[in-house]
Amino acid sequence: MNWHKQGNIKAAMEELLRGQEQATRLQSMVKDMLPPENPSDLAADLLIEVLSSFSKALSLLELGRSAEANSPPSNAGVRRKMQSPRRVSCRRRQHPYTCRTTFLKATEDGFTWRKYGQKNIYGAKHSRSYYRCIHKHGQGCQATKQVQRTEQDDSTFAITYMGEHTCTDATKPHDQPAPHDISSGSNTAGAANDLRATPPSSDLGNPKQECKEEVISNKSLSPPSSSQLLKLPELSAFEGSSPPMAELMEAVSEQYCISEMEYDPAEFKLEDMFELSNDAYNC
DNA sequence: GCAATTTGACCCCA
DNA sequence: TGGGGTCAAATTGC
Repeated sequence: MNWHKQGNIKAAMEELLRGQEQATRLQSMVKDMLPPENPSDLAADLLIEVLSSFSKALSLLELGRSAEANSPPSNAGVRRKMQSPRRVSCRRRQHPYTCRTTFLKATEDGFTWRKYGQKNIYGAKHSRSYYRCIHKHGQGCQATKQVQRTEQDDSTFAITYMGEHTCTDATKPHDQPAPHDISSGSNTAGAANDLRATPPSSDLGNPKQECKEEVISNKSLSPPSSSQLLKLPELSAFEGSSPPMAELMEAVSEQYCISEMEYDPAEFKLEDMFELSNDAYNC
């Protein structure tokens, strides 16, 4: 394994995590600025795209690391086609429930779960645990979740929620915030640091399975640098806005810039990433 | 003794 | 055909 390459990937993933957190905060601020009667706005839509890009990049890096870490040693300079990747965090069996992946430092989310299985995942460093809501039988709650440690950080869990809680969990805190959902933009900076998470409240009748992915990092927001900023045309619309907004926009831009600088496409097998993307997000 | 967890087996599906 | 998801018996802990 090329430890130097792995180190670059890990550093890039950490930067992406920071960037996503900052973008999430920015999304919350944008939402607050929009008039309630017309919540749709180009900036808000763009932020959804930004967050989606962060999620996809992180997952692709995760897959890339997994494949790299588990590939047998090969001669230097010999390019080997990556093994066909398995889907990550998306159940294979068809059901109408939504699925949503979060990356958290803890698995606590305010609900009571019962573990019903654990599997060693092919090519994964850590096994995956399967939980269902403790009220599955009593109240017919169909919510389940899968928990797996991420490979780049053993203290971070990739938690995939499937289905939604239909139960009235007595242990659930009353002041539980709305689910952190990048598609709804309902989260706030406080919610981003809140480890509790709930499945989204929609799409039960939609037979097409959805996968949303979010990354919540507990790491603090680092001060943005004014150098090396990738100035996106759409983001320039925020110039002249309140200082926190401008600061966040710079921070988000920086994450994009770092992401580009950290990777040598030839080193990271960019074509493999595109191959992976077709499979990993076809859910 | 009960509840939660573990783990091997089975089923589903790409 | 094989990996992922689920089931259920066995095991463990309180």
